[in-house]
Amino acid sequence: MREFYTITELTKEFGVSTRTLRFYEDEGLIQPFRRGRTRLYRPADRHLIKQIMRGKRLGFSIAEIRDIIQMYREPPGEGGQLKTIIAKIEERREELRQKRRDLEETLAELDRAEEACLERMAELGVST
Amino acid sequence: MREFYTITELTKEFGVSTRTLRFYEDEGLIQPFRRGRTRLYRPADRHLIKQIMRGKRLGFSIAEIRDIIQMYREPPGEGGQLKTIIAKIEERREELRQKRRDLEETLAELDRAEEACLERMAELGVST
DNA sequence: CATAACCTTTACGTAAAAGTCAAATAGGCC
DNA sequence: GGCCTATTTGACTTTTACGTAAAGGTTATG
Repeated sequence: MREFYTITELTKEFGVSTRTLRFYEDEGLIQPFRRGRTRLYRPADRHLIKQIMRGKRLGFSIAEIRDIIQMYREPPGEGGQLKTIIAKIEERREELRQKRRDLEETLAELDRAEEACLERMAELGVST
Repeated sequence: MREFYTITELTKEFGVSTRTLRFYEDEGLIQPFRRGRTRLYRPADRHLIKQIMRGKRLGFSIAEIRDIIQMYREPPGEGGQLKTIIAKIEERREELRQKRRDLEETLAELDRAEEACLERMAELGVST
């Protein structure tokens, strides 16, 4: 576990541009610390980027990802706020469950499409 | 099962604007037939829209959705093409599996975040 | 010292996916 | 026929998520 990473190291690891990482910083998703003007990313920042990438692959917008990330942060002190956060977590969970249903249905349709292709190939006497 | 639907019926059902459905038509995703100039959507078109919405929720672009939709269409006659399609299906499947992993990991993190909230609330003596 | 290989900010550009608005037309009903 | 509402096309605008270029600071190496 490295103590920190430079911006280009992370761009290579995650397959994104430096522009992208700086953009996420502007958007308040990550806050690498600085040595002079140069950004240095700690393991925690790296993990955040991993979460951002996951969110992106799942089709969440930057704003939504920001929201999700906020929920991972240390829970604040006030009881009412905690309940609000839990409610938000439940909302996200429901969204993710919807995505899971979408995913399973899409996989099922792909299976059917493949079936149809294989059958058609058998009809044509094409070797698999 | 209705024989067809008007554009506004479908916008209400799917929670999108008429602009969106016309946009999808321009993009070649759907081809409702016309009575005069008016669009009429058949059950097959409706099902296509359902697939488009699923794709959108999963974060696919219009171009990707178009690709996926093409794969559902009747398999063409030529053997080489069928193999190409099957290869594409396998690609999409792998993408979807990645999304599923992302999904499960995100759900797990939400669970942990909720745990932390609940613990913190217990500490504070807040009633659940 | 100069060259390379990094890093920085600032600013403008762009593609995708619609939103919005206008003006024209069509269909249904009294 | 007249009116109302739904629908059409077309054009312009907006938002998101970056890309790209300009102009320059920093550090290591020969």
